[in-house]
Amino acid sequence: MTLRIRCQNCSVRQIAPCGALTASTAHELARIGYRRRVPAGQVLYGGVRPPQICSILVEGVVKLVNVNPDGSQQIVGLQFASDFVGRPFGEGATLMAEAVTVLDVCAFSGPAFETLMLTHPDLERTIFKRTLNDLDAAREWMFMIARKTAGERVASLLLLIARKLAGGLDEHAQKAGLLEFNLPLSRTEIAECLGLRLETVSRQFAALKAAGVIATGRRRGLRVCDVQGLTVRARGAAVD
Amino acid sequence: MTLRIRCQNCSVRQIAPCGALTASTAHELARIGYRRRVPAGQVLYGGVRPPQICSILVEGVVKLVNVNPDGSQQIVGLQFASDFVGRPFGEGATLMAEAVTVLDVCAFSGPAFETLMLTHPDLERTIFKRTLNDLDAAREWMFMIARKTAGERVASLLLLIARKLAGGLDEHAQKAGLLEFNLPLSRTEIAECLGLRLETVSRQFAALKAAGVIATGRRRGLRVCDVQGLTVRARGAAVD
DNA sequence: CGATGACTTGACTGAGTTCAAAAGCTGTGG
DNA sequence: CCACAGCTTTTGAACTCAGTCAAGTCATCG
Repeated sequence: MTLRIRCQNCSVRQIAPCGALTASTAHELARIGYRRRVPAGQVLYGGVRPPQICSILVEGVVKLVNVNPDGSQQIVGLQFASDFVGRPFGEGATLMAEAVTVLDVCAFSGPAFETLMLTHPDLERTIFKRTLNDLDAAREWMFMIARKTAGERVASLLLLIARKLAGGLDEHAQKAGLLEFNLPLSRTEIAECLGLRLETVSRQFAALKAAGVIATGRRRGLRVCDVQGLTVRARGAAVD
Repeated sequence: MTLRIRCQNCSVRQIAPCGALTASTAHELARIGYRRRVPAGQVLYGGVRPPQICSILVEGVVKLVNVNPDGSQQIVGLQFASDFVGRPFGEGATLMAEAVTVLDVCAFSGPAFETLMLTHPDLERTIFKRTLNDLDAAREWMFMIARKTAGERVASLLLLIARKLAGGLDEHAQKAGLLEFNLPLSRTEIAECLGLRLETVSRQFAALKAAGVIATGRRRGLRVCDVQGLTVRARGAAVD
């Protein structure tokens, strides 16, 4: 189930937090964690589970969810391969992190991770910077939800997922057909991301298909046929 | 214009970041900054101004704004007395921080502040924790914008501002009439916070007044007459 | 006093929700 | 292989909340 962390041939080492550490810190970090496979739907942290867990995502997608008293959910963030998933010092945290797909993670106990940060400033600095970027991303996202139309929101989310899953939208990736991938999220989850209803999301997908911007396939398969078109639709309204 | 920082009788020392520092770090910090008065409307950081500034807010309200190519704005965060305002390591930051009211701040040059964090881990840790809290707050806010009705949003924002300005909603504060204060934000700014139009905000104010929950006065004066009622309206829909 | 800007109010419109039903998938078991 | 159950997704029609446009009122200040 759990294995020792072996960094030598890790697929995300260069871009994950570990890549920014000194060799000795990286070694210490590898010593206190384990490589695990996590089934889809499992809660990584939050909810009623007190012992906090910090993870570095090697493969898969995680959603950060705000669950309400009335049962409705709001997805307030998505994490992809190489992202750090956790809430250090998270006594009063109200969020929940849940695996959307099967995951590969390097998992660390929260307290152990926090202790290591105390003695290894480069680790703390790295996670700190990631947190600042997450904060920027959250605010960017917030703006999107507040001000864009349903169509713009769906296009924006597809673009974001495509960028993360297909490794950037450069010319080569496009030509190599990398813009064909399986959507990790259900319609309901997409709606929960965007502050919409699933019917609305479905209608927007239909519109994008009708416009020839995307095509859908089996098992949530998605092909972005017209990146330019999707980008324009994500940006929204009148951009002269 | 600028004065040396004198912490002895600082009104926010206990709750501001400085209160969590060792005496020596606090002293170092005081040495590299200046106490300033900032007029309403001035931009603290962001926009075209390259030399980043970090501040600790002693008095006043700051808004974090996302400005769009098309000119529309979205307020993605508010900062109050004792909050830290700044974006360390903020090369690509797209945000702007602007004084909503007249401010009293302790201001530090970004680079100097970053350097001090390198040599004083307690400072870095403190700001790190604040950032984590800001991230939680941003996500909470995001949820609010995504899922609540106009009425619920306005009530939520009023409650948030009342809590910050009137120092918590405890029984004593209520009885002492502390729930009477001047709204720092214009209708337009409130709308920009909530992803609404100013007309909608105005109508919601009218509804709250009609229900006897709030009363408005001169110069953006606001009295919360029924905290309970406001709380219920902020929570939203059917909570059995 | 009139002028400027902030706020309020009204009538109409439309994007997105809601409710309802139908159509597609996926997997199981005969 | 088909039939079925349990899903997710699509589509339709009616409704509603907030946006839009347009006056009108209220403050503040020279």
